[in-house]
Amino acid sequence: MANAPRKQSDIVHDHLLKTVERYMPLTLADETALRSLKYQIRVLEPQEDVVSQGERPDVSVYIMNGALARYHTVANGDRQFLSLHISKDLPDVQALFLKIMDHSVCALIQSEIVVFRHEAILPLLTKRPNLCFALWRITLVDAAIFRQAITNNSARPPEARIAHFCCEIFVRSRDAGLASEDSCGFPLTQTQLGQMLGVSIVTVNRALQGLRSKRLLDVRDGQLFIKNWRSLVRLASFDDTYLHIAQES
Amino acid sequence: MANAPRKQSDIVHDHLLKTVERYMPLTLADETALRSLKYQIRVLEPQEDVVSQGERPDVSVYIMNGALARYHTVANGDRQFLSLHISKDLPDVQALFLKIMDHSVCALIQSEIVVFRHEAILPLLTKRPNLCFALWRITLVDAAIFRQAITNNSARPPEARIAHFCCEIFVRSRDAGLASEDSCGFPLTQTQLGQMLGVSIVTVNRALQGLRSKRLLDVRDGQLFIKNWRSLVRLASFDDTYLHIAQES
DNA sequence: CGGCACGTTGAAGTGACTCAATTCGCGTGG
DNA sequence: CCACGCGAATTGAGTCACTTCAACGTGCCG
Repeated sequence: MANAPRKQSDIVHDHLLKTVERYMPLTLADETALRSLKYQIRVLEPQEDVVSQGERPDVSVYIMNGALARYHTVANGDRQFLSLHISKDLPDVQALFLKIMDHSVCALIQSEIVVFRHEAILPLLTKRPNLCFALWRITLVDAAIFRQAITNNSARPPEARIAHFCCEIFVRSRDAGLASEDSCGFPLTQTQLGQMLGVSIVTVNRALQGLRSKRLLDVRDGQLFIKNWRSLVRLASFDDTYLHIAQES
Repeated sequence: MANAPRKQSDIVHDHLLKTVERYMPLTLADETALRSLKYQIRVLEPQEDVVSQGERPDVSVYIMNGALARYHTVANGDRQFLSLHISKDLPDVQALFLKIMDHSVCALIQSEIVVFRHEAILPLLTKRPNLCFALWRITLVDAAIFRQAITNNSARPPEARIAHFCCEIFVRSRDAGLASEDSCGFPLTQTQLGQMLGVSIVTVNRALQGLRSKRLLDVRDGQLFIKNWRSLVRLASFDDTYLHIAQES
């Protein structure tokens, strides 16, 4: 590879392309098309919404750096987090064909995102079916993750529930090239973890202590440390099939 | 309209078209393309799987008549139901781009389904972006329903949870033209309702009695009867936005 | 008539919740 | 430099809703 200087635009598109190709291989023509996409960069402060429940969505975002989460606001004003999105995720394709947001998306920590307008994306998809299929597939994998969340929050006791969630975050981080051998970022407070998994903060705290004392994992300073992957996976009955990660060949 | 006799094939396609157009308007060319789709009809007995976890999906199905459900099989062998699909639903587009099923789909009652092979669908979508978008949108609305299930199963007490689920089924049935003024089909036993909502059968039974005694709803003989929609909606904090049903104009 | 699936009921145990207080780390301002 | 406030994590205690276990009724079908 020549070390030619590249415009920032190229770098953003490089990252985006790599992400999309984690889901489906693209042709050169697809890549060229994707590279023509205009975008805007935004920096989000913690707690800042990207889009809010009730609004009409007109953009999709790519996370350069940081972490976003999707959430419902429930009757008493509390939040129910629905999914966590880390760097290199494209969380918001979900809303591409929806006229009104049924949930909000906010930043959990300071995040740098790339914003694409729907009206810029749609013509590309019309012309390039393969690109269309790739983005579609991203939303289908998201849906598989939603399904797993239903099962996790409905059928597993707190400790296994947290363990399962941590397994998912670790595997997804690794797939995105964001994890070390045995650790990855973990941008949730215990309170938020409770709002994600449908348990009280007290239960989260005690379950985490249980997992710590069993030497399965540790969470501190915004990092998740895996101590015993094998046992963790067993406790959580974690099976990464639902993440539909392409096999290395 | 002339009352000309029509082939069965036309009737199946008529229904399918109507369903797709509930999600997005189609052009005449799209309709023609969709009508060219070859299919097979299958009758499923209760409990019979259409596709099973671990298999490679190669078909999508349209429900002519009956009810299917998506489920995970969890560690102890129990089922966690993920979503319920009624007549006129196209539940299985979810798997169109997935190489392996992360869940199973079974019939809850005897059902008549139409089966389309993926290899027959994909060429159409390549040629007709608009049709592609329509099917994509179906999967996005499914995803919105999954999200709501996360919140429902994680953040609402049993009675409200059941109420919310019933509200959804009623509104979806009505949108599909399957409901009367105040009732619709309800193809779940109490046991299955528990497996759907993540509560024990005893709790389901007592919560249903509570809803009955408050004259909000009644469930019997596979039918759901709405007694007091207004109060039911309030108890469930039900807001149908997430179903993304097109507004009548 | 017997078997079976589904619904219903009672009773007991417990795990998760709420309430409440304490600790810790950190940044701010007196 | 220390007092203070704040968010987050931690701990203890009491309550109660949901679970499990178990029994029984009911309707349907072979």
